[in-house]
Amino acid sequence: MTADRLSATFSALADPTRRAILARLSTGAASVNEIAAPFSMSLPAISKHLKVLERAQLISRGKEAQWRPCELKAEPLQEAAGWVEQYRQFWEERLDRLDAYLQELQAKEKEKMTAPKKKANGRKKI
Amino acid sequence: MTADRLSATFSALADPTRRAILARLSTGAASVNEIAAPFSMSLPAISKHLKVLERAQLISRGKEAQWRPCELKAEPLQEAAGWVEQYRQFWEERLDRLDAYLQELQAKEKEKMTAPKKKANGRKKI
DNA sequence: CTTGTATTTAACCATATGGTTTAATACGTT
DNA sequence: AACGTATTAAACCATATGGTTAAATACAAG
Repeated sequence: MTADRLSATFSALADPTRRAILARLSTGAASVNEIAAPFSMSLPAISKHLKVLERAQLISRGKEAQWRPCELKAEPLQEAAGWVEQYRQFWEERLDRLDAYLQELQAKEKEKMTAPKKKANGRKKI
Repeated sequence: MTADRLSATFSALADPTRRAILARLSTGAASVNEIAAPFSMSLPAISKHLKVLERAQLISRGKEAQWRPCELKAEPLQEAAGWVEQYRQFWEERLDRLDAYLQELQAKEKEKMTAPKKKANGRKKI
């Protein structure tokens, strides 16, 4: 499946082991063994996680003798940040609208008390 | 598995259908049928996606007659934004360090030419 | 109380994910 | 050539994911 790049990015970030690997790499490039050291997990498991991160273009890999040093590549993270930012903005806006709505509600409190019954499809768009 | 909340958030965001649902909900609350309309997918499938979003606390659900209106809840997104932001900062920093490193490299160009052989474990921390 | 609408549950299926262990590969060193 | 180290590949397993269809549930209205 793995539709688009954004999906691949979020999917890669959904695993705590992989996020920890990225954190490690943010302090500098490292070999697979170095990366694997803190985890109580087999080397092949880490190797698979690295492959996921590489396919999501969150890391790039070099070739130095028998080592395949990994390096953080933050471009997809910026893309993800952009996506999320869009909703952060929405959220701020929404809080403003909620505030306005609550004030409107408070103003119409008395009128509401006299209404006989509430219609079922009257969902408020806050 | 679904370790922590951050994992749940990223995992929920990893699906394009779910991201589209969030986009729809950012324009206002909606019923399941309304949400499902644009997708060529069965209602139960949408229902499952909504459950995932709800468990990730990205939406909340009401109960109005036979409708279960969904509403966007952006808190986890802010958490995710925070996590990603950390790496955006790293990335800017890293670009600065790379810049500095390249200048240093350029300065030592001649000296490097006289070095006899490169040691294998001499990975630079850029 | 029956019908219609909205939604979820159940059962099922195919594929993906995350882990394991046991080879295989690649390379530097002796 | 043989050995040790670094890493990946293969085969396997359990569980998760994303979808389906058919049935169950919840509620409003006739």
